[in-house]
Parts: sequence; structure tokens; C-alpha cells
Amino acid sequence: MSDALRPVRRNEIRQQNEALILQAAEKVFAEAGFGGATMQLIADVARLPKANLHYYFSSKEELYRKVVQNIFEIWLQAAGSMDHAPGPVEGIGAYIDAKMEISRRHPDGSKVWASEVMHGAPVIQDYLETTLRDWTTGRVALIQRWIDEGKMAPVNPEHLLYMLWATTQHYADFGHQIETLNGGKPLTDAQWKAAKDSVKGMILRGIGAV
Amino acid sequence: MSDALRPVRRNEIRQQNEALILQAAEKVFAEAGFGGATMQLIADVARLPKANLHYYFSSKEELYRKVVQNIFEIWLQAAGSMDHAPGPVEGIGAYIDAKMEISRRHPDGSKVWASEVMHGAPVIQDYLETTLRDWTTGRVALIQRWIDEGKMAPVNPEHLLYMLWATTQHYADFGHQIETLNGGKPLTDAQWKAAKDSVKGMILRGIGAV
DNA sequence: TCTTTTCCTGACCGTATGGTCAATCAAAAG
DNA sequence: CTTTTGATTGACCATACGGTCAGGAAAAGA
Repeated sequence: MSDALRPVRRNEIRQQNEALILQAAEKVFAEAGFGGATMQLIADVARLPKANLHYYFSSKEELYRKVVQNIFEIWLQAAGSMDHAPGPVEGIGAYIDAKMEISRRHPDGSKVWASEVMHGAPVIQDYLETTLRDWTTGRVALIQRWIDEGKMAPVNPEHLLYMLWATTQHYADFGHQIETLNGGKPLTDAQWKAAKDSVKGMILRGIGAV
Repeated sequence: MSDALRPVRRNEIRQQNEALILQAAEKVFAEAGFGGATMQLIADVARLPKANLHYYFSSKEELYRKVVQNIFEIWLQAAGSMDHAPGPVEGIGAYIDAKMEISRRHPDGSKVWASEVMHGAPVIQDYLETTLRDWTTGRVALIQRWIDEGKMAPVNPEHLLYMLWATTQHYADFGHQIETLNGGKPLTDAQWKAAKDSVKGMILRGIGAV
């Protein structure tokens, strides 16, 4: 029972503090953008002295870079859900589920990602040109195969992917707007389910998969 | 023919310089975010001394506010295209056309808007709660009427609107990502047409309107 | 216990930023 | 021509920011 209160072991300190700082940084970067975020504010959120941040991360840029890389990891985790599916209903359905879940559980990460791309991807340009491009090429081929097999309508695969990204990420990136239109209250469990079902329904019908 | 070169008349100077500054500011705010933008950089882009900016706009916040208001005007301009349509094919089709055109012609404005909303709408919260909410309520009712008249499938109108916003604005806000996946080149005229047709096709089919 | 290594942090520094202002210029008004 | 009004801008200021560092605390190793 003392695990949570006991002073952590030495070799745990580093990874624990790094995680704490990264968490605070993600929140502050999401709320203020890279330029608007300050190391002092991140330090306050993490409840650590500012100098301690620079002990673990040499610069604001490096900290930001790590935050963005973490988000990319989460993105990759969802990217796999489309494969090994017999057809678009299962594959794209699972992908929408996974991305909607990310929007709900990691809205800050999604916002940092959006902000990074909007500002020309100064940090993750190489990811876009390698990992993302390769993944996209593969998924375009997969969708084309489904089309050729008559499992869905002959839509443009690239633009379908853009629609999937846009629609799912919108619930995180524009969450504030949605919340405002929802009477100022966050979506409930039921509303999130309705959102997911709506998105899945419209897209799967839109590509002629149901 | 001398109109363009002739020194402007006194009462034209103000509105001409204000427009010049607003244009530069929109670009810089889009590229760097509010926090990352500097008055000096905006001044450089506008080719004016920094002190001149403060002669026309009292503060960075006021300048930013004006930029956001301008974008909202453009948004309102597209908002009307959905009305007076006999059904969803014409109404939603026209709205998609209008919003895609905005994404193409005013990508910077779209990015500033997205950034503003992502950061909690510190400046345009009242617009969200008044103009946007009222417009949304009206359009939800319109869509519901189309559903009741059997002109489209019984989809959730709110989530349909979110999908419209998300999908169309994605082409501006994530334009850099799309360009990267397009071999580093901006979309051509034909590709923009394909994008528009893809979006319209998938959504109109997705809501059972075609 | 003594030494080494890691961790912690208050105080400090150079720079960049938003903003101000007084002096100047120039067009219009009288 | 003289005056008035609006436009211009280099120089300046106070502040806030990212980043540094020396000195100390605390854990680990010997």
C-alpha cells in the first residue's frame, strides 16, 4: 500500500519526472501553442521549479519535440486498426472507433499535432515524408483493393483518408466549439457514442460499404 | 492608368494601410500562432515601421481581434449558401462548394480561426454563443425538415454539420500535410475539383440524399 | 563512514518583445 | 502664406522570456 507514497527509487525519479513534465507540457502547448507557452507555466503546472525542467530537457524546443513524438506514437497505435480487416465495414469502422477514442482521451495531444501541422510541421516534417507517407500509400492500396473487389463504391482513397482524419480529429481540435454548441457542457458518454455512430454511419454509407 | 502609382488621397491612406496591415497580420498569425507572431515580423511583411502598426492598431490583441473578425465575415458569407435550397443535394452541395472555396482562397484565415477555437476561443467566444449558435440551430431545423420530408436519411443534424466543417476546413488547416502527401506540390486545379467532388459525393451519399 | 553520482533550485543574465513618445513631415483648410 | 490636422518613425523603455550556473541535498556505491 505504501507504493504510492514511498519516496521513489533513484532510477525511477528520472522517468517519473520526465513523464510529469511531458504531461504538463502537452497541456500547456495545447492551450497556448508553442509560441504562447512558457517554460515557467509548464513548470507551474508540473509543480516543479523551472530550472528543474531544464535539468531534464535542454530546451523548450526539445521538450516540444518529445511531446509531438509522443503524440505520433499514439497515432501509430490507431493506424494499425485498419489492417487485417476483411472489408471496409470492419476496417474503416475500427479505424474510426480508434481515432474517435483518441480524440476523446488525448484531446491535448491532438491539438498539439494539429498546431504543428498548421504551422508547417517544422518539427515532424520528416515523419510526414516517411512514416505517414508510407502508411498512406499502403492504406490507399488497401482501399483500392476493396473497391476492385466490389466491397465499396469507387471513391478516391486519398480523399477518403482525409475525411477520416478531418472528421475524427475535429472532435478534439474543435472540442471547445462543440462544447459551446452543446450548451457549454462536454459531451456525455451517450453523446460520444452518438457522435461515433453518426460518423461511422455517414462515412460507411458514403463510401457505399453498407 | 496612374491610379495605382499616384500617391493616395489623404482619406484613403488609413483604410489602405489598415488593409495592408491586416493582410500581413493574417499571414503571420496563421504561420506562427498568436503567441509566436511578433509585431516586428508583421511590420516587416507589411513593409512598414513597427511604430506605424501601433498608430493604426493600439495593441497586438486588437490587431488579432480584427483579423479574427474578418475571418468570421467570410464564414458568414458562406453560411447563407445552404438556405433557399429545395433539398439537401442543392443546399449541402452549395455549402460544401462555398466552404471548399474558402479553404482554397483563404487558408490563412481558416488557420487563424482554427487556432483561435483550439485555444479556447478567448476572443470570439461571444460569436460562438450568439451568431454561430443561432445559425446552427436554424440549420439543424432545416436539415430535420429535409429528413421529415424524406429527402435524406435520418442522420443526426449536428454531427452532419460538424462533418461538413471538419472535412472542408481540413483542406486549409492541414493543407501542409496534404501537400506533403501530394509529393510536396500544392493541389492543382484538377485536384481541387476532385477533392470537392469527392467530399460532395461521399457526404451526399452518406446522408442518403443521392 | 567516506566518496561518487545524480538530483535539485534560487539567483542571475542577455535578449527580444510589446508598447510609448517626441519630433517631423505633408496634405489639406483657412 | 499660415495654421491645423493626420501620418510617420527612430529611439527608447520596462518587462518577460529562455536559458545558465554554482552550490547544496540526497541517494547509491565502496
